[in-house]
Amino acid sequence: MSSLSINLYEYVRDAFYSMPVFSDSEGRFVNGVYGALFKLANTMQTEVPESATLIKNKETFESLTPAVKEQVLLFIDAIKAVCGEELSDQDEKITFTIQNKDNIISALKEKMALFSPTGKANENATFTLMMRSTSDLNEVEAIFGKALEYGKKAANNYVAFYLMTESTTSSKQKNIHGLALCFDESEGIYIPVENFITVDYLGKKLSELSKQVSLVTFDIKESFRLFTPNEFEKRDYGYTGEAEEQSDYKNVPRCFDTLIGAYLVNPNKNDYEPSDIAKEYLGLSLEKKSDLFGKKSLAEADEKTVYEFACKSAFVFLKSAPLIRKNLVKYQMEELFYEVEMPLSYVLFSMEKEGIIAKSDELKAYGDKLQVRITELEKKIYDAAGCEFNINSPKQLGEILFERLGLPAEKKTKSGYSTAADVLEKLAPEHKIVADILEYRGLSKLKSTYADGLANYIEEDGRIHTSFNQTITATGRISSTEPNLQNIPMRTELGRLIRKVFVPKDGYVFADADYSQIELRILAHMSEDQGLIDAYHEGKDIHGITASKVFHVPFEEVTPLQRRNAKAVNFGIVYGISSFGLSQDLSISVGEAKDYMNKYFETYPGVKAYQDRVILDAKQKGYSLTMFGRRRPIPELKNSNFNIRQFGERVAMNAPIQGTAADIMKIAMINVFFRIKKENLKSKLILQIHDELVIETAPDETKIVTALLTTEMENAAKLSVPLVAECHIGTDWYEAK
DNA sequence: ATTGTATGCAA
DNA sequence: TATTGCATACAAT
Repeated sequence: MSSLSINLYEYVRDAFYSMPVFSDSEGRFVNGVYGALFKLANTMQTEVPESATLIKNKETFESLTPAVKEQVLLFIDAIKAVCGEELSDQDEKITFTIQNKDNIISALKEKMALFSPTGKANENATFTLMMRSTSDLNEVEAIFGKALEYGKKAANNYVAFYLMTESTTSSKQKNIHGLALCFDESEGIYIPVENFITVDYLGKKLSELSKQVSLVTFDIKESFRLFTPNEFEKRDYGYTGEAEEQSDYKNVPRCFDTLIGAYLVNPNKNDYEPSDIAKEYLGLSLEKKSDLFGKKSLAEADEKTVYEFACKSAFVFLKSAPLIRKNLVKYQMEELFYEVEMPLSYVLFSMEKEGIIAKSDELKAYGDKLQVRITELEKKIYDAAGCEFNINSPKQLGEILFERLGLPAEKKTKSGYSTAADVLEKLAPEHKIVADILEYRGLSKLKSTYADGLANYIEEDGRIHTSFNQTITATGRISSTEPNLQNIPMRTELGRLIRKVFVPKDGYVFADADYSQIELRILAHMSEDQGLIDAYHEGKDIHGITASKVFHVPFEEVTPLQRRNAKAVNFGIVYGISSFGLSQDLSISVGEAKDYMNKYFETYPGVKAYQDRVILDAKQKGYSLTMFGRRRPIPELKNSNFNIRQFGERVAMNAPIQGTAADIMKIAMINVFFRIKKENLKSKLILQIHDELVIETAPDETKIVTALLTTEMENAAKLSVPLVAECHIGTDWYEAK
């Protein structure tokens, strides 16, 4: 008779400190649990005990850090799940008998997999799924019939599909190779596009299904090319905060995107590929599409490999959707998911499809104009340097400036001298070459990224179709790629001219509306600071009012410098200010910056209280929340590194504000889009730039669109301060903004 | 070819 | 040593 005796708390603690730190999707550290389970499984394998005792010492428990305490509890839960009825949990100890050692060890290993950083423990898990491919029309019809029968029985009887696509060499649009369906957990069916099975046919079948069935997929924005789901087809109303009958996702079939769901559950991750979802939610290892096919076209690839991959993917969506949804319910994010993110996905699809005209000849002319000056500057710079070199290379430039010309260096980067703009600006009085380099930099940025860069994205229809990504940012904002139309120059006149190449179609105009200081208004609302709220009700220039209050001067006597400083502090507050950061921004000393901040907090004490409150709250809960329930875990707050914890605090201050602004804009977009649809307007929503919306407006609709846009933006949320949007009309983006 | 670094554009 | 992003060029691998 051998018995295993373990000091429970030390056991987990030692495991925690004996290996690198890693955390799970919810930001909890789990290396302690993982290590403890690992040790236990190993011990059992070598020692063959017949029973085990885990001793609880209260004093030891109290001495643990919260993160380790949390892991102790997770560990106990895991052991309980493994041992079931053979375990007894008492005040001072946990005991269990070991009947079948092998069973327990394999159960421990399964638990370990849940906390594993690599998923390695899962490598033996396999798909138990029948998979086949068919292009027989009668059979395909029968399969869609069965899917319908199954799916319409209940709103949570999901039917999953996976669109097998591949990039084409010519256009941005992907080729559709086929569709995998999975609704019976034991079988997946792949339907390649061929003969009678056309893309249109598949779209029609999906469209029919969506009327009675909850469809599940991944990255649904791509699927909107094939079909418009029933819930958007005739929709003529905007966001509904309350579960009205028409928006009751609990009882009517709705599409579910596992990508968007997984993002909402944890927006901090970098990858949400099907393989990541398979691993995280199901403990299954699914190949990555790129690993499986690489550069091979699907036509060249092995047929079985293709349909098995597609079927497995659909299976993963089918099985993970209820788990993802359970998390959304747990976090009270179901409404955000169904009423904001899913409809938004459709809005974004429409915006991408519409695109925006960019005049390629004007872009070319603009680039040529820049090139003339760039060439001049190159000559001057080479002359001053005494040799030719690559000005775009920080390495070469650093050598020229700090070695050849002997300018005073601030060694700043990993690989050598910093030649960043703020460094060069300080150097400008030292040598005339510096100003030319700065000008060169500015111009070559405009030429390469904007003049030449944008021209490459103009498609056959003369328009640029950006991609709006809904699952990138940790705060809930949207991002734009290929090209990024959210960072078109604005601040300098020369850069701003680029906006003249963006024009509406013949006879149309742009209506461009942006929120006035939405983040600061949200801060006023969320902090409930009476001074800030009153300032906004006065309706005057907020930075001026702030300057007046902070510097104790009448509003009319605020100097431009005072206003500029107040504005910088206002911005800093939104970002989660540090005195160093503010001092950098204003080029003042840290002491002066601290002084400004103290004065600001005296003026708006509610803001300080709010910041302390959200930091404490995030530390306790481990995450931050927006007004609409968007969640961002902040594991940085528990990091042992001071700087990382400080970063966590700034994130805790910023995320609720930036995230709420994102929520409100998303609601506004849905409301604007479906109002346009309801009123049968020809005008189209085409761009979003965080706090700005652009509508390509039909000539006879200018008035109604302006009103609609402003109204919907201003009424997207009710705050304790007015939400103001300003709308401008123009015949190009330069003029409209 | 792919990846990391430095830089700079926007809200 | 201020929040969130993306594109570019260079240069190392």
